[in-house]
Amino acid sequence: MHILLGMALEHAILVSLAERSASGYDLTRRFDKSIGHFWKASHQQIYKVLGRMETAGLVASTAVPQEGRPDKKVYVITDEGYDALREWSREPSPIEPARSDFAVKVRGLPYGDRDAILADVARRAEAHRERLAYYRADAARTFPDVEALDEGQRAKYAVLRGGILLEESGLAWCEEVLELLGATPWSDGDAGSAAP
Amino acid sequence: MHILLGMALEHAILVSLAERSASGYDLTRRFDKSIGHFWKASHQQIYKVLGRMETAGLVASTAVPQEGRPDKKVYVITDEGYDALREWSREPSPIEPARSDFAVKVRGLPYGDRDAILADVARRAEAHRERLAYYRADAARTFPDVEALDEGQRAKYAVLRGGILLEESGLAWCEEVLELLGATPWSDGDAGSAAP
DNA sequence: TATTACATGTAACGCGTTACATGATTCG
DNA sequence: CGAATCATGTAACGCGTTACATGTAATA
Repeated sequence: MHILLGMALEHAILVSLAERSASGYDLTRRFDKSIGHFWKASHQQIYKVLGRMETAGLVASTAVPQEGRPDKKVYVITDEGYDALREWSREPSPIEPARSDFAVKVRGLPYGDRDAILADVARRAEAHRERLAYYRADAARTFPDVEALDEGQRAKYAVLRGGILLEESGLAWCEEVLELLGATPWSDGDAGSAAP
Repeated sequence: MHILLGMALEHAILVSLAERSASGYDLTRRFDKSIGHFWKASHQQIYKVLGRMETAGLVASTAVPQEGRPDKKVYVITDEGYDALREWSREPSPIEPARSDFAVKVRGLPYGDRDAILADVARRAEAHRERLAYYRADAARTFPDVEALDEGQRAKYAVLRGGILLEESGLAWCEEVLELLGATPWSDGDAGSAAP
């Protein structure tokens, strides 16, 4: 009946709506926060996909008038939506091919501006440190006692741990790149951007 | 003159051609191997982009007749191509937004087929182990003495290290997910797929 | 007075995937 | 005799980005 193709965003939306019904705007904010840590989506795209999903019967909407604020369309996941989620969960996820613009740039170091590239590496290291701090604080605040969590909470925690591990390895890589390729211009005097 | 937009694949091709001139077919094989570890591209796409790049003057081609085999078009990077590479290297790389279908699936565990998802995690762990073994062997074979490498070799080694760190963190994550969410059905008897 | 938060969209375009298309040679 | 390697493309389509479009209410 309903054919599920790649349609990556659809599943993220279905999971999010399964957790709690929401408007397109609400989803947009969620995709800037918790879910957005491992899946980005713009509001334009979300509205477009929500429309398509409603046509397909995976979600249903109700117009909700509000005072002093624009009306909102609240979306709910349907039984068909739940079915689609369950079916999707049974298919093995294709392993995402690596796509790192940044790795290309590091490899291209001999053909580029050495200092600029290394400064970029340092900048990225800083970004990794910031996100790490944010994730760790989030983990400590939201999941203080991991043993006491139910399955749903554990699933969320597991994803957060994935983010932490990813940032850690990203940071470790940046540091290794600087060690391997950097003449460490900041170790003896002039420090331009980061890394004390 | 030449406007550089996103055009991610172009840079990967320029770096590859800077290392050594090649035909579209050669590039396709490279994108299945070394470069392909951090940037995937199909031959269809490569031929298309090569055509566009030649029009833009970033690369130039020569038809090379061969015996017993089809003719090939060998592409060389031009001075303009080198300029474009250097300019690109000066722009800070945008930090790639995380996009993990798999993380969505883990988060959606409560709404999906628990056993199927956990089997999928185990399958991915195995895939990580395989790639890790491959990368490590490659590192040991190709870069036996890291101290002795020149800059170009070090850049390649740095990228390979990135792959290794990424696989390690991916594997560690899978193992954590299984610990957190798995009832470890293979720890006491029936072992279906992997993880002894 | 200006910007942020709330709220929902359309249009154009580009990158990447999948399917389709062709044809010679070599190896099992 | 069929499959893999060598070699180069075209066409259709989908997902995602960027720019454009509109309007109210609260806050600084």
